[in-house]
Amino acid sequence: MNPSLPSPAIAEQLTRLRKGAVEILSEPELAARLEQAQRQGRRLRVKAGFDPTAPDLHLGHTVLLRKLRDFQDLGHEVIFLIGDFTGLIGDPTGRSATRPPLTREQIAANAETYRRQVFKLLDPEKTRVEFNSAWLGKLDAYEWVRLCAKTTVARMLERDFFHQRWVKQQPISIHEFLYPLTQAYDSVALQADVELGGADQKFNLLMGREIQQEYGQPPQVVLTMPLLEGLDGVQKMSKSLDNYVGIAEPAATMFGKLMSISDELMWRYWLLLTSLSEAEIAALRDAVAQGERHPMEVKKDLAERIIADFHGAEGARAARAEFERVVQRKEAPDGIEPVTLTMSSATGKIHLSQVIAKAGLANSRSEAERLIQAGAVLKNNGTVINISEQINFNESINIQIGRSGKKRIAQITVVKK
RNA sequence: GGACAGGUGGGUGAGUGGUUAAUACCAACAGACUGUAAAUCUGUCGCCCCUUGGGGCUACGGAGGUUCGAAUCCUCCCCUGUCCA
Repeated sequence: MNPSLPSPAIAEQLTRLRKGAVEILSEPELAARLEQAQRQGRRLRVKAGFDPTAPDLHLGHTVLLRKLRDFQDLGHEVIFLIGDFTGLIGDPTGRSATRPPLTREQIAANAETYRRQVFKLLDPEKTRVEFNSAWLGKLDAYEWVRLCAKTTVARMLERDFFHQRWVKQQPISIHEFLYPLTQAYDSVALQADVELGGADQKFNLLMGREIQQEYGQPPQVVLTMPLLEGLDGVQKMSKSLDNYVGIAEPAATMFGKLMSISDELMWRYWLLLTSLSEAEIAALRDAVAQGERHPMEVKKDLAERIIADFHGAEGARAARAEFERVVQRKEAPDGIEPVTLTMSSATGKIHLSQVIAKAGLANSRSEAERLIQAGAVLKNNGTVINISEQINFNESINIQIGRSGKKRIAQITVVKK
């Protein structure tokens, strides 16, 4: 028996850890660490960093969290690192507005939000939350310079993100070079065995390996996960692109969003957002290809499964039932909050476009008028409303925006001011 | 410190005195089609007021100015990049 080969148990662990990953640098090193941990009865320290400015997590973030959970299930310790250091400084990079520094209170509040959301997937018993200001804030100027001396500008410019801006003659601030270094230093401070990150983080993660060695530590194993495509199936999931599913969103909303993804994208989600093994997913895919299963049904299973992680099995089942009833059978949803608006008018009547805007069903009256003219607005019994239609005071009306696709529905009564 | 180039609507990017609420593309929204898919086709895409056809206001880095009229010309300022020191 060759001692350099992973033992069967380790091989099994690797299969699980490899699922969905883009890269493991390097896999033999990971195998060695797993084996060593097993032998010494020690938990590996698995680090992942998170931005303190955006505490609202979406499914894209959960790809990484799930992988962290895999490590926990294998007995290891996760270090959930909140990168508050840069947040405390404020980031003048990019965008139009300079980001103002966050206060300690804001960061604490964001951290709390994280905690609430993150422990739906992570095991609190095996998670340590850390803030990098704890050690970065204590570095003095000498140590900073020493840290900077451990890498070069050319090395920094290798990073695609910097390289492109360099070539396109776009601004790069000096402090941006500090981010990879601080992130690397975090690994030193934590003596990380493994660091996880998105594929876009590869450079920073590798920097961690180099800097750790400079400080006399064994280099961490790097594991990158893909950036999850958003609902559009092309760009990465992000809040600013509005192609995301937030994990704190109501189950019904999540269900609707998940059902709108393409059939092709669905397989990515199966891979990255569920605990099914690659073999199981392949079997499912086969069944669809053979026509044994309808893709829509498989997609509903997917949505229900994902949602169960955040709303429980019962909540997910209810969301599915609601979807089937409201969307597929086009029955009225329950729980429409009746809205009462207070408005004034000289004539005693109000144009519906005005009501729609006021009720928040459209962003402005102009937009409401456009929607009406597009034939997208229905009233009570499902008839299309007309641009000149008005409503009387104290009259109640049902307004539905959108016929196929997403709908916005409200029951409105207007009261005279 | 000097020379040059540039800053336009959510994004890219035309326009260089009036026909420009501003070409085009992307995104977004709506309609048709559907499995609330995807793809495709069509329409819309600053705000407000009267309403199925109009009216007003605000907008092209910022502030002034020239003009009947400016995103377009002039002055000053701010920001970004390139080259020189």
